[in-house]
Amino acid sequence: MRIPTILRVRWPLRQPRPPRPAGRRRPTGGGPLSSQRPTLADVAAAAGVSVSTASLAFSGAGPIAAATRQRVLDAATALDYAGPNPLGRQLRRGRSGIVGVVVGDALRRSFRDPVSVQVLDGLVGTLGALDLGVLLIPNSCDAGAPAVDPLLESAAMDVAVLLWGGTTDAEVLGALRRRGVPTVLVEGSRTADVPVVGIDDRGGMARLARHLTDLGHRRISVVTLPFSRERHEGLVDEADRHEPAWVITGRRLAGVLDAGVVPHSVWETPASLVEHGAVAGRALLTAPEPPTAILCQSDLLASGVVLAARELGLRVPQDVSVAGFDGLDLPWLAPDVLTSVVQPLAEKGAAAGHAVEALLAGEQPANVELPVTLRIGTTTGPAPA
Amino acid sequence: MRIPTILRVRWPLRQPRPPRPAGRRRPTGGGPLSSQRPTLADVAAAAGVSVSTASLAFSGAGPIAAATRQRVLDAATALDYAGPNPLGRQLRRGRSGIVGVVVGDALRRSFRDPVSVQVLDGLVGTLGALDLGVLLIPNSCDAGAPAVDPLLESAAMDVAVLLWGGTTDAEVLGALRRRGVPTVLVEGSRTADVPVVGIDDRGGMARLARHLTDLGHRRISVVTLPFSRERHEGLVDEADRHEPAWVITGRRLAGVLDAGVVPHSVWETPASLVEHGAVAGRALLTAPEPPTAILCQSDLLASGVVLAARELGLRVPQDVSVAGFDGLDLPWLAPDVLTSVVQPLAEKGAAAGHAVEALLAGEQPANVELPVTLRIGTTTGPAPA
DNA sequence: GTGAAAGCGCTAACAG
DNA sequence: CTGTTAGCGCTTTCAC
Repeated sequence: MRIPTILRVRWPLRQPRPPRPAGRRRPTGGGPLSSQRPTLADVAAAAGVSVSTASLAFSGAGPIAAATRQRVLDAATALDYAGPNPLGRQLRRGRSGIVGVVVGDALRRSFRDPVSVQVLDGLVGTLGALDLGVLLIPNSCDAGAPAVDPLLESAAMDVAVLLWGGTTDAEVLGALRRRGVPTVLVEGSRTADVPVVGIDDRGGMARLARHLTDLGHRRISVVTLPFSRERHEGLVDEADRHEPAWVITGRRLAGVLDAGVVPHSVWETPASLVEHGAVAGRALLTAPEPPTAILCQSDLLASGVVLAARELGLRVPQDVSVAGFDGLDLPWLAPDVLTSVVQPLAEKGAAAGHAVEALLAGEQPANVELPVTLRIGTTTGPAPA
Repeated sequence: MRIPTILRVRWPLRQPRPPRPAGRRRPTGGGPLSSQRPTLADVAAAAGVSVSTASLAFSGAGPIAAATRQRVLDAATALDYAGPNPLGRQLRRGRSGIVGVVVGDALRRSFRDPVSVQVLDGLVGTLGALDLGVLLIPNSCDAGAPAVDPLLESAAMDVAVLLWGGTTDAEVLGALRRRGVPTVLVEGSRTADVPVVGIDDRGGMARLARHLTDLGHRRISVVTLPFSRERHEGLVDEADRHEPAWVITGRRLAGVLDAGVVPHSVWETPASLVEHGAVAGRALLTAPEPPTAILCQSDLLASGVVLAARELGLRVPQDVSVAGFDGLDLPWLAPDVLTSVVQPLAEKGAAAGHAVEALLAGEQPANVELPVTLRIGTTTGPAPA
């Protein structure tokens, strides 16, 4: 008999049952009389089969007569059994089906950046097809952040993906290794002994820089992503330009140098956000000897610079050229299209997903470096005479 | 003796051990000789205490002598034991420590919207403090979407939070109820018998509409969020304006009517994105008899309308007033500030988090309706003569 | 094709 | 304060 929903506990939390009356389970026959949810054993009993057979009926992983299977499924419906308890399954299988995704910054900041979002989207899509769930693990990269997140230490996960690693890799990777959780790094240091998925930052930036020198620019300033957890905002002294703690920042800066460009000035931002780009733009363009071109390490920063330029009454690209990195669609810049290095964001997430798959299969995935392409938009032009 | 890392399997996946040689565990003493990770029993044995004592040493949930505790911890370090296996703990406790967050749309689309991101941020912050992790469950709201996500059916979670429910609530809520997973709805229909966290959409929109009529506007058009999973883009016939499947759309539309405003025209967008707002703006402002004010159901849509107006050479607010809803910071509109209804996004997430907490404590949380405030910016002004 | 048995790794009574 | 005991709910050999 089906017990009317209204009579059952509204939201029965799955809690350990109180010790059973007398060693044995409740007498067979008769549905769940307590507010407890039924188990596979209950269903098996109701269907008159063994637990192992009932298990097969749900997993389909083994030979079972269609009729038996149906009998089990019917019993399940009658008992309001919604399928095997994932906790039992997970313990038995030794796998949680969970991939921990460490987002390298406060969510609020990370997800304001379409770059992270698109990568995450590609990742979730790939993992979803493998029946893997994504557990969000925030990991503040700010200075004075409170060590690693507790989730990292104790949440169930089969694999971890570290997004935008760079400055805090050491602690996070250490915790994961200690736990024996295989890890994929997205855009981290390639020297770590974990598989890394990344793009050709350096080559892309070099091509972009060359594009500007080809246009005759000689006074080129660079607006960078954060150098370190300190997240300074402002000009970077020549002495401090080497070896930013954040890997991407370093690689994209190196690309500029590869093209033979010695930056007119370098401006560090605390985060890849439009407003920080605007601040940078205002500062650089109102300096005594302003640059004729500004090379930004992200599109969001670049669009801030473009807005600042417009605000100052400067024409882009006639008075100043601006270029970014990422290849985002920036509707609010319309009708302008930002000159940028386009990186395949969703593919990056998908590649990370495939690395996860390989790790789960016990393989050691190779590092991946995805290619980037140069997109010449309307925001760069010949250097003003 | 500590076994050098290099000699151990690089990334030992936690897999069910092969059946032990002879009923008993491997002989006590001597570290883990196989590539298997040590268990609490191993640590207990090494420390010369019982498993339960060892458990206490880690959980701290019970009386234990400091010396014993230290001995256990030392043994753990020696064995490279990183703490209790979450899978075992979860099964035993009957709790996973996981909150499933169903994002009511493709991630890519959802997270391009700062609104979702800020709510999620508030939620994650609150749940993190409770030692709960967030499992992302994508739930495409598009027409012809592939039923409910498998994760919803079978992932381990103690509670679920449904973000932006509205059109697909029925299936999702049904699946969750069947599984006995308590659920919190953010911005869903208040008729569901689950706790709902929301804002005063309707009242806020009414105030905004009144602000416009006070300024003398009589031809007011409305740009709306999607009406249904079909996600049309274009004008909505008068006959079709009632009862959108999406609850928020309906409530915000009702607010306009509450203020006594009969929309000059209503334009439906497929998603809350700048580009859709721009499309709407172009269409409405180039129509034969354009509105003097455009009321948008989100700030992203409103900013698209502002951009379209500027593009058409119209001055905002002299030629046309534009208002939004959400109260976002939109740096690219600077120096303009959008007139908008400000909703407390992070608080909304936090409120959802508290509802989760209550549910886990076995309580039935009350519905929450957070207040909104009107922000008069620079994008609305007197109706043109 | 089906059933019996053996745990996965852990925690929480309860007894000492 | 510590040890004993009894499972949480499930999957997976292995016999039959």
